[in-house]
Amino acid sequence: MERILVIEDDLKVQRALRRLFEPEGYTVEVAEDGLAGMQAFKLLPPALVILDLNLPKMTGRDVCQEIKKTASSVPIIVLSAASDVLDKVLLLELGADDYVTKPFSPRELLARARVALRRTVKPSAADSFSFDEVTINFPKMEVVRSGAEIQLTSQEFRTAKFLIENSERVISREELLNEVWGYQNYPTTRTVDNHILKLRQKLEKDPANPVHFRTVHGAGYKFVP
Amino acid sequence: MERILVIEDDLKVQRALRRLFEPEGYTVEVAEDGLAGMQAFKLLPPALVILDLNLPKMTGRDVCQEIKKTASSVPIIVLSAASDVLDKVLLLELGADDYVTKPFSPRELLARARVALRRTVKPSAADSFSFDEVTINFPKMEVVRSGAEIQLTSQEFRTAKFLIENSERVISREELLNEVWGYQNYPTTRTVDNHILKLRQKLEKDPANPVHFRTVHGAGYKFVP
DNA sequence: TAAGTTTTTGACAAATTCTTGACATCAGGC
DNA sequence: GCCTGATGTCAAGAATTTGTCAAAAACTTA
Repeated sequence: MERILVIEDDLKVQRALRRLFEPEGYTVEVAEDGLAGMQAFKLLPPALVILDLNLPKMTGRDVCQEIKKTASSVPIIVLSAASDVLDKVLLLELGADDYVTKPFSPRELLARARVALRRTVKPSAADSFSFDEVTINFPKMEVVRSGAEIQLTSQEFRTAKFLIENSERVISREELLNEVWGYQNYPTTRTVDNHILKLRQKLEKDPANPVHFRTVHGAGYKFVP
Repeated sequence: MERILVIEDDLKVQRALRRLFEPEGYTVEVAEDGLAGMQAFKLLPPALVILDLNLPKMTGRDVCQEIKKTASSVPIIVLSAASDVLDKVLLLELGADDYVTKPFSPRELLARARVALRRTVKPSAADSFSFDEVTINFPKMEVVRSGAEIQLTSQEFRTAKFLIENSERVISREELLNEVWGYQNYPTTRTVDNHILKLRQKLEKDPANPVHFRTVHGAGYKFVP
């Protein structure tokens, strides 16, 4: 079960967040001030941090910075009383992932939390991933199929990794280009097709009838374990 | 659908921004220079402006100031080359809401755009939706009916999604064409009928007597859960 | 620089989906 | 109840999307 750490001293808001997230299946932990928040975070990093800006003992800004130093991948959503432009820019620079001003709409916060959680990837749980006779080791960037090593190029590897990290979800070519290729060189969407083709040839039992790297006609591709 | 106005003369960046925002459901309009940008803005103010600082005909700084004079509520994100000497505070005083230096990470820009658009919050959507024996999973683009998977084409899927997101409300064929099909390709209203037909055949218990995908004679269709 | 590798592009065929128009049927106004 | 326009339904053709290959371009490495 995914844990959410709420760093917030206002009791009312604490309760509201509990009521919002617990029915959705999240475990909510609450810290009353910045110091306690950092301690709780270090003890066992949660999947998401919801952070109030005005805190006793340690300001939200410091907590944000500190957390991003420790484990940069954990997303942070900042709560603040007033929309202050300078704060917004600073916070995003400090590493906050999103920003919500109080009073917030519960549905909006929930939606933002989902987005933030979806962005974080979970290969931290396992260094490698297997399907059929194929085993992919992410840190080693190695792929073994039926005992023999298979060579993937770096782009193929990144493509496979992103699809696997987002298993089951339909990914458009555009999203793949954004996430795997990045901004500087922006090729055609056909490039994606070709990489999928290569992945199928190298990893699927029957490349002509792919089971794992599936096409969703008119939408994109999705990986099914 | 929310519209984003991009004022930017670099073709590469234009394409990148298009591919970044369009999959997220935004409509992207591009203006090549400052003057054209201001004209486009006045014609129909968008939900967000992404503004390059170095522009032909009218500098980004002037555009920024001008826009804020016209409609101060529309957020502006400024793009600037890394080499530019940039006084953040000055820029923010001119009315910009946020700034990003090139080359930017797509993810970061998207996150900042979301923050900027916060004021016009879209209703948050759940991952899945059920009625009768039918369950629709949106990110997976999967439909299961009585335990068996049902294949929807991408257009059918988008149509169903839009109707469900607007449950109970009567949607005209024109609105469906605008929202689901988009501006560029504009088929006959009969096309909508055909897609509704397919949805009924695939999702209704008795397609001849639809309970959920209802016709509102003379007005359009509406989804009833 | 040159050889080798990887990435990107474009062409074409194949697969799938979308659109259209014809005709049947239905709802609502008179 | 009849008439008119709106909707249901079907299937053929149009259009789009994807698979696949090979060559060009870009990048690496020696």
